[in-house]
Amino acid sequence: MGKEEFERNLKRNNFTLAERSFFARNPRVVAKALLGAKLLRTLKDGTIIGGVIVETEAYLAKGDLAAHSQRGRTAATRALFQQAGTIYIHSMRAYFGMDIVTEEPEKPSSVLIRALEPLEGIEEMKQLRNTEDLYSLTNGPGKLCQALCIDKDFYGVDLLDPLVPLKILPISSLSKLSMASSKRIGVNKSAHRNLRFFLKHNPFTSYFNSRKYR
DNA sequence: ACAACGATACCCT
DNA sequence: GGGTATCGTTGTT
Repeated sequence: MGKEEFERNLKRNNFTLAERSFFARNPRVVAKALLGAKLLRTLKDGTIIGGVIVETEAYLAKGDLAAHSQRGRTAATRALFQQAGTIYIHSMRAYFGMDIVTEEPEKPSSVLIRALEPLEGIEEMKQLRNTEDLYSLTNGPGKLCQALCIDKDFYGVDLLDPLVPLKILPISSLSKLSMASSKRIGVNKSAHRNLRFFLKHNPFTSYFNSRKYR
């Protein structure tokens, strides 16, 4: 789907952009509902890049020691306390990670987008990632932010603001058979919880070749 | 000033 | 498929 088709579809309303109520639910529910949805980024020149979400993680408002909101409201975490659909960016040393805030304001839960299956603007993403390998374009939270030019500029912005060049197009339903869950990756606190959700057998998920996270 | 933190690239087998 | 060097920000002291 190129830019023209995208704009045409938008006008015809051939697909529905995510609305706030989609995100204003429990992060577990949202994390599962996001599997199969499209995450699309419009670059400055109008090019649309992105892909299908194939892996997410839920971070809970309460009792989740791995959640950044556990530190309370600070300059870095304030976005987590905003309304559902707010983008929360955190830095992981050289890379960024992107969460979408869930539930109601002041209840700091979120869903981390961990991996995409590349779909639109693959050549552009290869350049942005400086690799020719399709399978390592967006199979990790830092990689997908790099591939989609998502950085601190998106911190605290509302994903549902039509002016924001980042959109999510949810799908109506997805076979539960294709979903799987596991422990979250790289999480040591509250590590026992199965809060990672992904599409089974999808080679664009992170750690696809690792037995550990099946 | 310092400790704590995870993801990635790269190279090895 | 595993080990390791490398990267920056945050919050606390």
